[in-house]
Amino acid sequence: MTADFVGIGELARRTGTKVQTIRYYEEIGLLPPPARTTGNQRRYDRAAQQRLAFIRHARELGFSLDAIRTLLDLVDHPEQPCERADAVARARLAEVESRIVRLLALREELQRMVRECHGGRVAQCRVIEVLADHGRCLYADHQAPDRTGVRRGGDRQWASADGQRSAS
Amino acid sequence: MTADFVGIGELARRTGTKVQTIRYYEEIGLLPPPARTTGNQRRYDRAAQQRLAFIRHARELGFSLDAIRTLLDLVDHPEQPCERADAVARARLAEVESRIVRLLALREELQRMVRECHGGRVAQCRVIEVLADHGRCLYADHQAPDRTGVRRGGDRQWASADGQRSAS
DNA sequence: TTGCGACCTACAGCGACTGGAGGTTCAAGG
DNA sequence: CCTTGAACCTCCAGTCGCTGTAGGTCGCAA
Repeated sequence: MTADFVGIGELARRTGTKVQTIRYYEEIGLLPPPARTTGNQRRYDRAAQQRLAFIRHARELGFSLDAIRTLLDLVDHPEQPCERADAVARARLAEVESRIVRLLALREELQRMVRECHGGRVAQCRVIEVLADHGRCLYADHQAPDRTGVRRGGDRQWASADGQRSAS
Repeated sequence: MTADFVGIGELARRTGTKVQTIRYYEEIGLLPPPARTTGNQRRYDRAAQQRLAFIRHARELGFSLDAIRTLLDLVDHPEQPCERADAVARARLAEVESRIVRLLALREELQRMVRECHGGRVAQCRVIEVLADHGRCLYADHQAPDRTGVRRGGDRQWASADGQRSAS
């Protein structure tokens, strides 16, 4: 039987959150300030545990803390219509879909880079050439706004003058 | 005919970078310090323009600045074998592939949320229920390490006590 | 009572920028 | 030649979502 009032460490273990993260959520108002022992240590009840589980789950699904704040407001006022929760989820879905499209194109590009590198010198390395030249890129999502003055040859004469820059 | 020595603003426009970002890249040593006018303003040559284009392209493909630093070192020393560039690209590819897998699962989850929200009250909203309960989640990547003491019903009694928390 | 791990607050730092304040320079028009 | 205003300069603070550290306190078992 697990106790219902637990310390922050136990809560962290149960929800897979770091202790500092829990305190951080409290600080920014996502978690209400919990009860304290006489020695000023936090004690969390089951409601807090479930609220934190909600937050972690939403975070893992990629919701921003701001979106989660909106969602938690809705949780706290369950008589409203759920359009806002729906809107938050839909926005997130759109975001995820566009990321998937971008990542698929990116994967193509990287696969091509790796496929074409035949283990020679850097001077012939396609990885670097592809990165150097927008024109060879399959990934259409990031066209340079103005390509004027940018040659599309395989030259890499634009490395820094001495070839020895090691600003660290 | 575009001039070959341009100010930072023109460079920004040509590469789709913000002016501050260019200065930041210089500060952290990704771009070498450019020539200056007598009045201390930066003037960039074509090499700098191409180097910045390389950086931006790599960033858009999701490389970290650290990975880009490695790549630029290779660009500056083209006599080495290209194994390191290849390794950077391969690592990135693996990363992208795992992100795609995660995002596809996540999309499923969000689509299900949205599909099941029938525009009622928040009290019946599936978006919130799914977020509240790990057990209903298809997205296997984030199993809670310990579900003891977490009921799996549709109850949402764990909202904060007063229902009025508006810490902002 | 002692010991030690869990806890407390406060603050600094990460990556990769972005924005603003407050001052200087450049280039075009009059 | 002088004025104007956009572009530039440096320095610094803030963003997001944490994470880590320092230096001190508490809880609990032996």
